[in-house]
Amino acid sequence: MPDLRPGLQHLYLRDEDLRLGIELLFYAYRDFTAEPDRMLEEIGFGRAHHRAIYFVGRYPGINVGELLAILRITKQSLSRVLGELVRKGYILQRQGTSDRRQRRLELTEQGAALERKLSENQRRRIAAAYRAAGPAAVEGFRRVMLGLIDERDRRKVAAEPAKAPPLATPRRA
Amino acid sequence: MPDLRPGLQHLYLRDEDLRLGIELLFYAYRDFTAEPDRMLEEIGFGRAHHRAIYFVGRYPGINVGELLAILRITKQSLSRVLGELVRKGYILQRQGTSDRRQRRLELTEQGAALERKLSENQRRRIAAAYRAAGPAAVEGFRRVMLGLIDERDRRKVAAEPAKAPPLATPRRA
DNA sequence: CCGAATATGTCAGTGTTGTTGACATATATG
DNA sequence: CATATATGTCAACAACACTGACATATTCGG
Repeated sequence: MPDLRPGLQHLYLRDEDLRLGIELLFYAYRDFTAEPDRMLEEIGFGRAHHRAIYFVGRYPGINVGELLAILRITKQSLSRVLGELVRKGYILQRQGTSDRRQRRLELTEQGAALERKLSENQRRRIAAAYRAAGPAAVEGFRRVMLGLIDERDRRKVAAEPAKAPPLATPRRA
Repeated sequence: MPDLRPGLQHLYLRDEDLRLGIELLFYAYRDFTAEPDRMLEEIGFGRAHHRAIYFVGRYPGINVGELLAILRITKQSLSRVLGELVRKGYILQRQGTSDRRQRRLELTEQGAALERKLSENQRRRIAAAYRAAGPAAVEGFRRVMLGLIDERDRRKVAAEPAKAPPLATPRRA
């Protein structure tokens, strides 16, 4: 059922255009994760460890609830992975200062090193794709990808890290 | 280690640009798969079933080896999922004509209906993102995404379905 | 201050999806 | 005919998700 809301832009979208979008996401994600997965396997970790390490590195001092909101998994799932990372010395937990129920997470030096190693591969792949496609394509890529993300997360993802206040918890009713 | 091959395009890539690329892929894939996953759960299937149904619908008559090459999983993993789909009447297997060792796969009417239902959600999401971003952005999106895919699969993904000879012997015109 | 809500953690059980390794059958091919 | 290929199957295992129940510490509102 083609969603042809006539008030909006009319961009003629063939079924093949949409199908290609689906497949691009499948193949790109498949290949984007393959190499880090292989590295992780060598040290007995999996993709879930990578995600946790990545986002703790991205938002130092993030608390557990915020990390759960990003990953969209249950606390029991995260707990297993996070516990392992803490026990093996990749992540530190410190009690929050303003709210002492919170555990603020950060990478140890070892954790930061692993994060760099894993992400380096992905950065290289992205850099190569960006260079091959050119700056205008990169801008288009961003616009489309943002449009694929749930509306409630778009702002957060698009925000520059400097501008992004580390996810401060606006506690509401 | 910034991959600054000086002979290529120089597109100034900040660390944030690459980081954003990583995150766009994570968030977009997370949200792109969430709704189909919920639907699949209701009928006792998972994402792996979706993938199999999708690609069998995409390449009617595809054989097992070709499907394995796309999914990049082991035959034992595929076998479990495929067997279930066959037993429950979503996929048909027919012996190949030119090579009778092969099992050519296709969707039953029930399988095609499920495929449409699952993909409709993803098509809608892609269509919305494409419309919001505009045609130029869509072209950029494609270029970057293709660049992220392993070189050996780029041609196949980019090929129009009409132009794409269904991977092997086009038994079905 | 007290009770409710919140942030986090843990135990136990379950399901999907991936893996490896070994082995079986049918068919194709040189 | 011997070997390679396409597929299937059995068994064991691991990663990572889930639900449900319960525990503890802390914050917050009335």
